[in-house]
Amino acid sequence: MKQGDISGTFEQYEAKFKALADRKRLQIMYELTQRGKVCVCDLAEVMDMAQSKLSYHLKILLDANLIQKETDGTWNYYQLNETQINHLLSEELCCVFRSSNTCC
Amino acid sequence: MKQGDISGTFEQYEAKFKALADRKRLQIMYELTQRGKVCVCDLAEVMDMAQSKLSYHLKILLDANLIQKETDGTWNYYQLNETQINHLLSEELCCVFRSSNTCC
DNA sequence: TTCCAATATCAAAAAAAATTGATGTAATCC
DNA sequence: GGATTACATCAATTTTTTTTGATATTGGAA
Repeated sequence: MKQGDISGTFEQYEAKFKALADRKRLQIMYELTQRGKVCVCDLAEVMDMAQSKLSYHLKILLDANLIQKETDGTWNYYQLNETQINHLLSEELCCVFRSSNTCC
Repeated sequence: MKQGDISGTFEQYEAKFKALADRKRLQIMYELTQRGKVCVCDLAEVMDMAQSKLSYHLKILLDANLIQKETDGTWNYYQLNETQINHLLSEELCCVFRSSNTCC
């Protein structure tokens, strides 16, 4: 990797790790792992979190490309972006954040 | 994994991802990857960073157990904690943060 | 000893991120 | 059409993190 490229790499990963650097967001990820595709209202209930707060955290994960959003009418469904997660995290960690894991 | 355990897991990873969630600290990790064992004064020069600031960031990485410290007289040497990093990050990412990588 | 170099730590200030409650928007139901 | 539901966004506040400059500590050199 060329020196000129590397600092852009740091910025890119900074955003992803920032998104992961919060226990609430990690729990959101975990719930998505367990439940697959979930709408915001269900997630708000599971997380016991105010709706605007949840939206805020979901946006951070979405902007980091760690989760994906799908709209159906009034409902917004979120799910993991497994490809990104697998590229970022170890297989061990994917035991926590990957539903179709083979490592444990 | 039992439900009772999982929230402690989130807190534990939160600390590690927080430590990685900063481009300066990612660059420190990268320099350690490239250089192996480095003393603070060399690192301060490479990073072009004030000494107290560097110490602050090194402490965060150290507390997260992502790097290790070794004292020799007045000098403190830091190096990656490769085991931890390999347990945390994907092999692809270890191309950036692991010197003895086999994946690229 | 005394001085200096290497590093950590501290307190204050600045910057960034999170929380809260309110408001906006769009789709659905009656 | 009007009410309602699901969700995003905004502005103000609070909390957390980072930066900065100063001071403290420790070990080696003169």
